[in-house]
Amino acid sequence: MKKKRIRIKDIAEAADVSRGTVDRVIHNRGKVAPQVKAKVEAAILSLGYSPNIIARTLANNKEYHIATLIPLPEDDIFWKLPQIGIQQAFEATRDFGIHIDQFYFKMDDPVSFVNESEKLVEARPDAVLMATQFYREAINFYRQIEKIDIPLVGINTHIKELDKVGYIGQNSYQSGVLAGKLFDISLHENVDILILHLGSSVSNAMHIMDKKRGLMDYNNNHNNKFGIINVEFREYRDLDKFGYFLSDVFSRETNIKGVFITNSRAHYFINALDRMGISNDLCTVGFDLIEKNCILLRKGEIDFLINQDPVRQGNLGIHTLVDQLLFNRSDATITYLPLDIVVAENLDLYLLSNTPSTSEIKTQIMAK
Amino acid sequence: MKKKRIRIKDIAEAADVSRGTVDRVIHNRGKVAPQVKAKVEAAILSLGYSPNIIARTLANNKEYHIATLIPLPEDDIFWKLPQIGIQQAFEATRDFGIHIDQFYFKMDDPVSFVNESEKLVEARPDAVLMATQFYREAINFYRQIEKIDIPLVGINTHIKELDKVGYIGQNSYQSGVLAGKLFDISLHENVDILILHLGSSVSNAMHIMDKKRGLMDYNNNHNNKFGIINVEFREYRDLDKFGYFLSDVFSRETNIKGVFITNSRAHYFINALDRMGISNDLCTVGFDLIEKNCILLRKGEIDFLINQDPVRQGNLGIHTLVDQLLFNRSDATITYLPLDIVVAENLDLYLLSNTPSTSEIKTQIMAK
DNA sequence: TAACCATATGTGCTCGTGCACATATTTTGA
DNA sequence: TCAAAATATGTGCACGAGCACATATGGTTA
Repeated sequence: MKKKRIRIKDIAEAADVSRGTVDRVIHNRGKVAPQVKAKVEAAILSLGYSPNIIARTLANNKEYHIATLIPLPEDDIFWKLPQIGIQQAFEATRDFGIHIDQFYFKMDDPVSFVNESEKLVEARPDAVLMATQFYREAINFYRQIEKIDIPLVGINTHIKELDKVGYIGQNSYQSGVLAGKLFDISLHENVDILILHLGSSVSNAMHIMDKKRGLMDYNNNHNNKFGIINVEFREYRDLDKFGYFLSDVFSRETNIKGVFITNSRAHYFINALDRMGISNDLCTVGFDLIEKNCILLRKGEIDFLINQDPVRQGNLGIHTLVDQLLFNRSDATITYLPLDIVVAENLDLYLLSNTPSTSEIKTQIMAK
Repeated sequence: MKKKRIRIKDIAEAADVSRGTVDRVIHNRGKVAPQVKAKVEAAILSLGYSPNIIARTLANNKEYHIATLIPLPEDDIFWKLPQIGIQQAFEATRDFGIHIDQFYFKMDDPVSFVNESEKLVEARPDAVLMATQFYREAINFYRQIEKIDIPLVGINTHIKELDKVGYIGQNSYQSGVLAGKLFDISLHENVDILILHLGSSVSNAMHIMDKKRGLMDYNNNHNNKFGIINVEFREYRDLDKFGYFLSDVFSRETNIKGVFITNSRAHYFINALDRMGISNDLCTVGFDLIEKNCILLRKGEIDFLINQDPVRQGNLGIHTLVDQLLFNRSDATITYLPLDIVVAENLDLYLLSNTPSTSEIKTQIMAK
């Protein structure tokens, strides 16, 4: 009834050799006579051996250092979220000898990214988790990592050119398509939708462009139901300037009924509208469950937030690297997380579910 | 720079006692002089000791049996999904000595539930995961489990009376509210919404009633924008009968523009409509990403599916129990998973993300 | 003061693997 | 035919914690 877990020792006995020989076969260390090797392999197969990861980890007693390179959480609250996921993953993998060394750069400053990335390389980590919108700089950084031949996983922003890099995050194009669907549900025909890119380095940020393409493709595939107006604005933090800019846009374009803010800064838009006293009868679609957005979603000032689960991105990113370090599983390619449609009525459930079960965290390390 | 992980041996040296004494203090086994105990406790605190779960698990070398009691996956495809999550959790926790013994009952047959639950009790498991819609029978079963004093976690259906039982699943009431919101977005005022309960044992199933209440409350809080028509039908599998039933309903109620199917059987509804040649210009809201629903969502026959992530329910359920067995963490209370709004445009991403990273699975076991 | 008991403290083995080193067996060359 | 070299195989310890058992210490009593 109770079938015992097969150990190396069991294999050794079955194949009538010593533990050492079995060990050599398992790890392909050579120095085993061909017929003995065959015998051992047969025993492994017939008894159904799979290594006990607990014992293996204990015996290995290795320390691994994973370096992370993400924007300063102080610069933009959004980046606190992956940070939480990274922290969770750290707690979970601590017993497996995983250490996490964090490097932060200023999110609007490519030079700071380059500086920090150099510090990171000097620290000689065993793996790297990176999140950046700087396209060229990211590719340069990857070249360096490639030289020292350690695994790299990117989150949040998909740098398509780097095929061999793992990516965990959202499908930006598809999130644009989804935004199109949301406007389609909420608005009548023949109104205009404003696509609003807030922030610098927009043109160096591929994923922002992908979102735009997604929305426009959706519109094309639905008989160009909407007019699309595309606009960029850098100084969004200056509510006065931003407000004047907006009242200018809305006075010229009087048919705007939907607004698509392509990053997590929808709350700046709402605040600027508010300050100018422009009435908000718009359908607003933004991104990310940062606090200021959530408040406005509850109030009904924002209609939809598309969630890319940044907590999970950070968490999964670390776990993917741990997989590679501990189990040499090198299938780290592209993982798109779901695009959650968040409205006032399901918001709280998303916010609460960021605390995974202890055991859920811990087990993520081992399965073969 | 490199701070080594503190071991029992380190504490022992710091407090100038033996490993055994430290062990006794940690596990409160007594037989330690008070002043020595204080000294050891001080050392533990100042050095910041936390046990190495890897080593602990290996040394304990215990086997735990978790029994599951869920409806037969063959009876209703929906139940294949928690099954996947349970299986994933099993792979993940196998090395921690966790075994899973599964018991299945016929989902429409309370007697079969009782029979299987008796078999389960005879198997003397160390913990139980249960999913059932049978209210009375569930409470009875719980009484038995209470006697043998092992942890029990329920998934999918929240039996509110059993406070001490862990629950992981959806907030049914809130899912009704959310459905209200979806109709609100999609439909004009003054149309009717049909709430359709398909299947037997509806009145013995609390959570179905909660969904209805949620929708009706939403409507009340929004000036009773919609008319609500509430209907049950048992023989939904018989497409002819079901079709006639529907054409009767729709000929009497000609203002129905929205249909809310309160469980995972929306596809039966669409098929019955189709068979009767009733045109589908309805806004349809259903539950769960089972294959037949997904196909209809893609085709546009179903507008929204609310997802309660049953895979994750099964997965988390097992992990919660493992937490308790391995770490005596008894904070297993109520965990509501997010309510995902799924449309054709984000469906695939939900379907793909059911494969968690290996490491993510494995680590879920340990964090203290 | 020896004998005894109770309590306090220390030691050694175990879990399953990995790896270094020790030992056994076969092959090679003069 | 025997030693040296090359290869094959076996053994012992370590990883960190848990637990059983061995030993030490202090106190009580005859």
